[in-house]
Amino acid sequence: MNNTPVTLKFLAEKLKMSVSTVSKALNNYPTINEYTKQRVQEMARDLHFTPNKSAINLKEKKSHIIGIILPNLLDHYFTRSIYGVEQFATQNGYNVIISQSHDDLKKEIQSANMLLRSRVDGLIVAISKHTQDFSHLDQFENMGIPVVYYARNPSFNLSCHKVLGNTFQGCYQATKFLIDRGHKKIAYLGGPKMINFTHDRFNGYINALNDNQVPFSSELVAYTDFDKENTISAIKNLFANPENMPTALVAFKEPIMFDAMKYLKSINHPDFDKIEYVGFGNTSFISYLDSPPIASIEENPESVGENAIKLLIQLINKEIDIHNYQKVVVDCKLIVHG
Amino acid sequence: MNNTPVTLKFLAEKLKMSVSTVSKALNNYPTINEYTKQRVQEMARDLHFTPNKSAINLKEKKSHIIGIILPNLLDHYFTRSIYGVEQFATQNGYNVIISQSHDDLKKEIQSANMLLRSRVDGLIVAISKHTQDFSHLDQFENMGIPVVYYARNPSFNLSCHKVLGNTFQGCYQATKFLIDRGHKKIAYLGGPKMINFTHDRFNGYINALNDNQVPFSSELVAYTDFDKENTISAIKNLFANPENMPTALVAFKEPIMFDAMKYLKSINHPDFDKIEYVGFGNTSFISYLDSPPIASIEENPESVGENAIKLLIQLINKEIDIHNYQKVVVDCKLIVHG
DNA sequence: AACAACATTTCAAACGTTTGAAATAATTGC
DNA sequence: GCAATTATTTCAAACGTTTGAAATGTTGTT
Repeated sequence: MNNTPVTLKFLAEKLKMSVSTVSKALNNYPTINEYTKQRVQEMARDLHFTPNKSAINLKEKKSHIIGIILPNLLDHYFTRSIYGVEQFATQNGYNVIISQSHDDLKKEIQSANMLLRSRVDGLIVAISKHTQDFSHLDQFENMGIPVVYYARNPSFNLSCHKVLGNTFQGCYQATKFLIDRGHKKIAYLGGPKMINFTHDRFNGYINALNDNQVPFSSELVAYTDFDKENTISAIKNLFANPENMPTALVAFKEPIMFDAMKYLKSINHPDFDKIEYVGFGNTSFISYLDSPPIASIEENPESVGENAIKLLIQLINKEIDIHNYQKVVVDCKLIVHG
Repeated sequence: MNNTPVTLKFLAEKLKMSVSTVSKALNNYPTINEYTKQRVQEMARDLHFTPNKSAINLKEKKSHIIGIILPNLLDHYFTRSIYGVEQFATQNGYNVIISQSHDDLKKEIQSANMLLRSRVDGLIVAISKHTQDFSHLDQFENMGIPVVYYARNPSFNLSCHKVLGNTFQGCYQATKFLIDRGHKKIAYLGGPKMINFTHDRFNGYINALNDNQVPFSSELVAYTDFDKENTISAIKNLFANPENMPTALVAFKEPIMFDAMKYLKSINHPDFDKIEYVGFGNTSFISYLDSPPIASIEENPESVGENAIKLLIQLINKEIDIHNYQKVVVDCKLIVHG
């Protein structure tokens, strides 16, 4: 209803005092008289004064905004990670702008430019599958805006801050768990080869085998690009040799594991019920499955997000020098079901 | 690396012209000489000039930001709805700030105040379960900032813009579908009674029964507050009377339906396999279930989000008067599985 | 009564942009 | 060659806030 916006100037006129007194009164300056403060604050409340962020941002040369670029909000890993970010950001007076790249480099570049224009105070980014050139993200550091890479490893970009899940350890632990349960033929179903995590996890797998004197067989390793057809042909390969049948499976991701399980069941694989499955993810739906996996690798995305925002805020506050590149690793936890 | 920020002033000094020429050149004013424009734009590119949004926002009295308040990013309904919002917002030059209320009124109020300070140009909100007082949201309209309520019906707030799923129609259609498949004893498992949708869906259910001459029995209706224990006791009630056994079930939400199914299976209910289930949601996970529901009610959250942002932008542009309250209803679609 | 000491308020510039009005420069017609 | 046009550039104020310096007001001391 009000047509004149309630600004400091407006309050000052009403109260017959100067704009600076009003400003200082609202910001609780010690040089302002107590009674004056009271009068100002009361008037501000009554007139629903809301400070204009754009003006403050301009003056302070801060936007109090943190940008997040991530592939996708349909993936629970990312939405869970945001939970950690948002909470800590809000506590520290920051707003969060989330932008989805949909794993498309063009959209990622667009998002980056848009956030740059918004003069975010810092950026948290999970790069798209196709990001190999980082110039759109390097712009930020060139302007002194800190960037924390998280969730996905930007292995092509050597000098940067990273917060990553300890995917090696997660896969090692899962494999070890299956070995301890007596398995000797443990298959590994990996993700797309272009994702670094695929190799890190494979290394966890193979190190666990080696450390526990379980022989490695290349027949027990296959990769999928997440496409269902592709997953099924991978699983066919894993179960191709009757002499070398897996009794357990470690999968890159629970959804592809479910596809694998569904396929094995659909062909009435004789050992379907005896095979033990472990995958990355810890989906809440697991409890509704008739033959649930024996365990899940919980990646603690909230913690990854929380560590990313904590590091970013330290960088913004210059508690850590922007060129003193940090790497934070968040361990996985094996969740045994049942 | 640059310590002096690249501003219009900086460019102007480099080019030995006035700030306004630079500004107008970059904004492609017709009064500016072509050659000048070229020189300015080139210099801007070379020096990586990025206009300062805070300054523009202050001048234009617009933030180019749209706020979204929603309960939760872990619920696929909401993340899917954001997909629709983000895309259209970006196309129209708006950024989106998402804030989660976690279904907590206090957090919702906090979020609202934060977005008000940020001077969002418009607000899209899915209210928390406990929102009955709307003063924190009414502030926006009082300042001339349009608000669109979506996804959750703010029935206590009569004069407002709404975009809602046609939950009545969805439930009617599901019930009708089951009737057409020959069911006479169709149970309805509702959500928390404080949510309006619970009643709308119930009305859809009962209207479908009436319109098709299927007798209604109150024994076949129960409610749950989403808590697992609570769901199980509801389902026990539904299946309590051996004289009046349901042969089909319409559920408020797929997750509670899964809980119900799991329970029935766990007690080895004799008719478990014969019962036909339909719930709201269309979870992708369904395909991994051994006994999947016969159909799902797809609520088209992307479309709900898209309609909300479209309406909001029309309101922002004053193509629709802010007090000419609109109601948009998005139909559900029954997805038959298998 | 004069002045130091302190309390309180106001001034004025700055942040980076936009934009109508005014000023200046270039071109045309005669 | 000079006024009249037209093209182009610059001026100056504004958006709403913050903040150090300057100005003003109030006490207390002698």
